[in-house]
Amino acid sequence: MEPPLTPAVFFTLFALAGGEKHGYAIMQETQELSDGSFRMGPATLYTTLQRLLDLDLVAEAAGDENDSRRRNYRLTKSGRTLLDAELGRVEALLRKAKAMRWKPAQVKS
Amino acid sequence: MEPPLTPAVFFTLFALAGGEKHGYAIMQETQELSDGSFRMGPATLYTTLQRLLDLDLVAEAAGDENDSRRRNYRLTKSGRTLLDAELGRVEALLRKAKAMRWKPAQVKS
DNA sequence: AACTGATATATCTATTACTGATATATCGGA
DNA sequence: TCCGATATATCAGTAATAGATATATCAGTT
Repeated sequence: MEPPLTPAVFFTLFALAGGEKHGYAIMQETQELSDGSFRMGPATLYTTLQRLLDLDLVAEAAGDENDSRRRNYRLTKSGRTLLDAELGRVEALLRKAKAMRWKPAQVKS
Repeated sequence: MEPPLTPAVFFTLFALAGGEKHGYAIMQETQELSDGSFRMGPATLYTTLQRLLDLDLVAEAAGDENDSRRRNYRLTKSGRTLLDAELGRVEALLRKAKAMRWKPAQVKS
């Protein structure tokens, strides 16, 4: 898989960049990270997650002792590398936007 | 249409932010803007363009006097607004990435 | 111990978005 | 006028996402 990533893939990886999480937490984190603008439902999340597992971009981690339902996931080395590449790509793009004198809209920090 | 935009939509709008262009030029510009990483074929471009026309995010501009094949397109006000929102979203996201101490990979400026 | 709402994972069907391939026509230069 | 690059267009197939629903578990009542 190569940049540019689709939103679902990007947010799944990005949510995991902050440390391992279970699926439901990824959904919530995604909403927060996007300031509520991107709501990923379970269908999209779990199919995306399965795809990322197949591609070895994400791996399953140890389960939660206090909650048997939870399955935890973490970024693999390849997953981290891909996310880094995507963030680098996006940063380069923003530089180009600014070079053409784009003024950012007001966005919550 | 709302952020986050898919790559095809984003690059089409972004390419037009620099001024009106015809379809083929959008394809080329997209490759340059992405440092070669994203190659949009004609099928994706023209169907995306049609969608953006239907949504009034892009409008057709005057044709090229020197080349009858060319159809020129420009951003509408809504298109510009949407692109601004997307760039703002991305900028906010990058700030969050940096806040979690992400180090950008080496990318051509 | 049954009840309740939130949490958590999973999957079905349908739709949307994208891709590769191919087709057709026009342009500019040798 | 021949040829390669430019330019638009669309078909058929695939991939990605969305909405809806299902099932089960948890934590806190009562």
